[in-house]
Amino acid sequence: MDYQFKDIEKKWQQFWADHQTFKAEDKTAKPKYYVLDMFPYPSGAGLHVGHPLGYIASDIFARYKRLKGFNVLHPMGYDSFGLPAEQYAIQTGQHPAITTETNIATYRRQLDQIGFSFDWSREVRTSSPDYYKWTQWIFMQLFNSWYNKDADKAEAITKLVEHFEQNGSAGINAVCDDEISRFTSNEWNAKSPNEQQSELLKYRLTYLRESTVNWCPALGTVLANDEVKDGFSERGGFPVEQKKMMQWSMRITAYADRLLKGLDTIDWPEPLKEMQRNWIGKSVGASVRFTIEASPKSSPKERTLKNGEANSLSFGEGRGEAIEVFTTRADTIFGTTFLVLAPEHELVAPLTTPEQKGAIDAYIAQAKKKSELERMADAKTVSGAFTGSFAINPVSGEKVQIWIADYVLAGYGTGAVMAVPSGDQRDYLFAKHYHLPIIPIIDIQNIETEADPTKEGHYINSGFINGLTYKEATAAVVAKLEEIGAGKAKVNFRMRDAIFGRQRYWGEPVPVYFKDGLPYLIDEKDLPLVLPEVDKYLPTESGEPPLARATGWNYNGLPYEHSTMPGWAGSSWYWYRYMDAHNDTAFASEEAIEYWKDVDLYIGGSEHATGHLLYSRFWNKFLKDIGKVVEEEPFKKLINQGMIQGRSNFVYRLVDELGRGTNTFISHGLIKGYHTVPLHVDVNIVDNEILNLEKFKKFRPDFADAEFILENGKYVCGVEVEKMSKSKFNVVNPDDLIERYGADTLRMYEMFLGPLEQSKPWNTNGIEGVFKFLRKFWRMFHNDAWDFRVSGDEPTKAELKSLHKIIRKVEEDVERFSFNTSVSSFMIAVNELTDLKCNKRAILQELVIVLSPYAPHICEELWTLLGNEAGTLSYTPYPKFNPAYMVEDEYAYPISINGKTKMNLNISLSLDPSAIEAFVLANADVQKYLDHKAPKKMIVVKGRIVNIVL
RNA sequence: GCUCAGAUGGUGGAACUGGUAGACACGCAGGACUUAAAAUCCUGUUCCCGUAAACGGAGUGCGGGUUCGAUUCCCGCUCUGAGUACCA
Repeated sequence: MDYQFKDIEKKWQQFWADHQTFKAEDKTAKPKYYVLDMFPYPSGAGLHVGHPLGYIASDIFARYKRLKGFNVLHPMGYDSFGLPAEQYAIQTGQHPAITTETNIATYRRQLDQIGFSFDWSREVRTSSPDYYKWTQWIFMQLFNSWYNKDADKAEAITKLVEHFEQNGSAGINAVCDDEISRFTSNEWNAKSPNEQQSELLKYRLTYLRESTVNWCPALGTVLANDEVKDGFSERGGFPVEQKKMMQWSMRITAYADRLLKGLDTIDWPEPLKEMQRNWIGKSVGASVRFTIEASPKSSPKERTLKNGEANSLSFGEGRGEAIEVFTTRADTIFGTTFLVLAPEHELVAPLTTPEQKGAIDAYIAQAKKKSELERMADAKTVSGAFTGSFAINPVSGEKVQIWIADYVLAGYGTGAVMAVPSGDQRDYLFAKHYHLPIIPIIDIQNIETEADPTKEGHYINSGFINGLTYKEATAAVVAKLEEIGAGKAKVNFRMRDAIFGRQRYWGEPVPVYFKDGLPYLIDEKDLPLVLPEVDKYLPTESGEPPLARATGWNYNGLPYEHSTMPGWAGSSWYWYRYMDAHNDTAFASEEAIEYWKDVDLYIGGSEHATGHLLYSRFWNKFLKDIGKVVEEEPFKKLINQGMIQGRSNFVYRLVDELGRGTNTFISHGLIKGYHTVPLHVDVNIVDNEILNLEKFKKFRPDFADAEFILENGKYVCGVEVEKMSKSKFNVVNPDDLIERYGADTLRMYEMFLGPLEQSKPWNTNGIEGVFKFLRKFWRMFHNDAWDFRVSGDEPTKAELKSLHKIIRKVEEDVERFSFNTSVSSFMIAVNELTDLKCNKRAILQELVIVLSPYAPHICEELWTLLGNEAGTLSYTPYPKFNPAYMVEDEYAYPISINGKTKMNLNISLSLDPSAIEAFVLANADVQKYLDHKAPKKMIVVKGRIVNIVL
């Protein structure tokens, strides 16, 4: 039979499903290997050809590992809570669960036809109550925990309560809110339960607090920082504004240092680690308190610190008014010539003198009007206003002006900076613009035209640190600040606590009810707290989230939390559920976690760098702290597959004098000299940039009578690389390719396209080559009449060499995730063996095993035709490479003169360098090049090259 | 601006530790088979000089360097892509 890929693929997909071929064992003597893909959000559009790229790579790896004798866990599931299904529900009234169900069915059908070796018995869906029961359970554990800095781990809140009862707040070193109170054990015990609860909330790892959030009015919800791009929502592109709201937050900042340190222990792409490092944004410096000189007119109330300011000082207490700044260059403190506050800083109003009030109010009003985008675009223009007040430099005693300017961000550090114009370019420009003093503080500093942030040289104009070096000065200043109580060494993080509530319907309900305005967990036995039915998926008239619409939805008469969890909740632990997907007494059993431990290989896109991948590491560390999992890091090795971009084709429509489009289309090579407009044309009716004219006429009704100006009888289309999207007519659907070429061809072609990690535009042009390869491979097992025919003869040396070459090559390539090069090598092997007319079982049977991870269907079929027991190929041992077959006794040495290769000479590999040298020099052709001159030098590298230097 | 990644034929890409640059494929050109088409097979295909071949020259973004030898290592630059941004 000819290569009937449709029958073969259908047959084997059915076989694998029927026999649960890829079901992973939980108890086996084999070593475990966990290969994980980032599970998809099942969108209505289905898969395009870019989606399966990573899945194919991981599937090849998983299948390869099975051949190598590992017990492989290779699961798949759906991250099925999310905005699109809900938006669709708002528009149509269809329950998101139904939309989700339909989309999952589409995904499953598409995935199944690609022939993945997923263990579907472990499928998870984040929107299923059996699953989100455990997401809620983890939320409860976080609520019941606090972060003990002394132990550097999360501990039970009951332990904290015990401490309070016995010792009060003394001796507690926690990551907590800024405004905590100090109390003795007696004071604690005298507190009402409500007072105790509200105090504890300041310590819990998930907590409720009024905070400034990214509010997206169009979506009616808050968004996390990583869901906002340049002031617009990542999904939908709607404007986002800042708003104060009571919100659930996750105290991820408690783990900032561990998240940073852990990066050094995992095998992830360096750019990805770098992104996480930047996101965490650790800066080491000092916090410095500048006292305010003139007593302001109105006394500011007790200073409140910024959101997420986890461990700041509270110098203001009982010491008079002060402005606290954060600096990474405490050494430059003598160069401070003014202070700058963010316009939103709470001390701005009390500091503003009556004379300056007009200017300050005008500036604040103007700054408020600026959108995030304008403010960024405006980055180069200097603007600000003087408050009229002064502050005292704590080490120099110098009196400096206090200004406000929007180059200081309210959300970072303390929202105030000490301006050192000699060392900081922004301060420099500001000082120049407003004619403020600039004092050089380092002897080698050059501040003629710009600030010089050097750390070299010795200090001048700097009091007690004059003459010191950078290192000495920093230490001396920090020591002095601590001595006089005006500051201390401090580490600042850019990362904020993660907002954990969404005012949406289609997410996990938060397992919390309210009593006297305080949140309490529901009883664990009442989990899962199932999403209630609502009449509409919109906020209520009073602006409450959709869950407020649910009638009779309460906890023993007390109201539930109406926010739901954000999209990343369910994906922050899902890899553990696969280990034990049907457990209803734990998120996964201890034994399962002890056996599978962590993910050995995780493949997915780098777009999750600062979202999913960071939150997952955070939850994992927390689960480790409370003893529920065994590894500090969840994903040992991670590979980013590159993005598949779209490749759009264009036709060029001729435009008449009036600027109207005509019905004439000009081939790309001829458009110069004509007035044309480019139009996207469906890439599926273009083959190697040649437009199929008949299909084009049917593409759109108004093209039916299109006319063409052709080049060489063909219409050549233009090409551009863009995002793959329906509106650009550049979406290539895997279903169509599978229909034409089969899944094995698609799998191999996706790998053949280029290195996995590289982004590249999709181009179907080369797929024929892979298809031809598979047919050629099939033909090796058949005679001219398409009868299956293999010979039992002993293989020749050449045949064995080809085979063992590919055995070794695929091993090396798969281990370093270089799948594209193995596809080439398969082609070379099949070309060689075809040339040798090899149809020997001894060779072909091994070759089938080696190819099977890439093209599993055809290999299973041939394996069965070869007379092996059906369906067992997946667990057959990978052939053993035998170097003996690779041994050559001769090698064609390239002979180069001055590094330029001139010829090849066959020389026995047993000769040593001096013998080779003699042999080469004796050669007549070599002598011709030498032209009777003696070579200056000869380099002989055995088994590699001979170079003659003239 | 900063950080990271990258730049090789008409195209996708290969060359893993410095050792024959362009493997493998696409495309293109020519040919075989065929009434024809499809399928299949064969030959050629980096560029320049040259009638083809032989021979010769240039060549891995640009300019230098190290080396017997550089796509690979070092220095400087250009461009492309990604991330990030008044982060004090």
